[in-house]
Amino acid sequence: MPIATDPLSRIFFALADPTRRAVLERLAGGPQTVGELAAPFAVSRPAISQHLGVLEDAGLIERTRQGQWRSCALRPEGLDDAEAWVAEHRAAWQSRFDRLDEALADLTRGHDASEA
Amino acid sequence: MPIATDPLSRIFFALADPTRRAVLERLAGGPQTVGELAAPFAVSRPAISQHLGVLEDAGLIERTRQGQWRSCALRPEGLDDAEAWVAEHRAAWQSRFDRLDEALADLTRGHDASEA
DNA sequence: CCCCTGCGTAAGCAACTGCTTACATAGTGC
DNA sequence: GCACTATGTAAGCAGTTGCTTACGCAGGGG
Repeated sequence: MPIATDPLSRIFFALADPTRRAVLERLAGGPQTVGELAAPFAVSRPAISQHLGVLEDAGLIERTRQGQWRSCALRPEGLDDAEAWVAEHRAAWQSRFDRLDEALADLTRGHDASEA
Repeated sequence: MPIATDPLSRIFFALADPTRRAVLERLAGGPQTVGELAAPFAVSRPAISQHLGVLEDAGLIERTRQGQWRSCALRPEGLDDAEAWVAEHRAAWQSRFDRLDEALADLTRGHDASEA
């Protein structure tokens, strides 16, 4: 991905990494500091910090100073665009296939299914 | 992304590109050949072929031989995992703010096993 | 048979990712 | 002020992406 300028691309790109999704799932339990967040992962803190940068850039989380620590919290509406795109297209694809099924049913009623 | 072995990562990665999403949206109108698919894009046909490879690897499309041409068609269930993940987490994130009040109330009352 | 079309694939290249280790910066407490 | 903690940032490296051009292979038609 040559630097995604498109918000939707940034969101999907942020989600296309198991570590980043795991971070989001941990954050679903409540805000955490970067250190708490990084602890269970096998990678270094700077690596997590960079992942958080990607997630923040995608609008999926927010980082706010809290004294010496930095609290990371989910931004639920950050997922709205992604859900809208996926839901819309999945529904469209499926309805198309429903129509296709009907068309095929019509065709098979007219044609005979005598293939091998 | 160091070669995503995780299906969900492959799906999100495939969606994290405007060209690939545009291909999917074109395919929503019905199956097309690779040449038809590549025509409206500014990139070369091999580039589209590679994008199709990514989409196929993610399980989002299917390519089938049809004589001299290759028909590309959507695989609607390919989007199921992505929609499930996004919908589940978006709902969880949002309901979290609602449940937070109840959880706090429960805690202050003491743990009450009043769930079904 | 030969040639043309449609498409995938290999090679090569610039750009990006993701990780690491250093270092810089901000806040806390003595 | 000084040290310590928590975190972001820079530099460097291996691996991947995405594009290109060139080529290979299958199918259709003379």
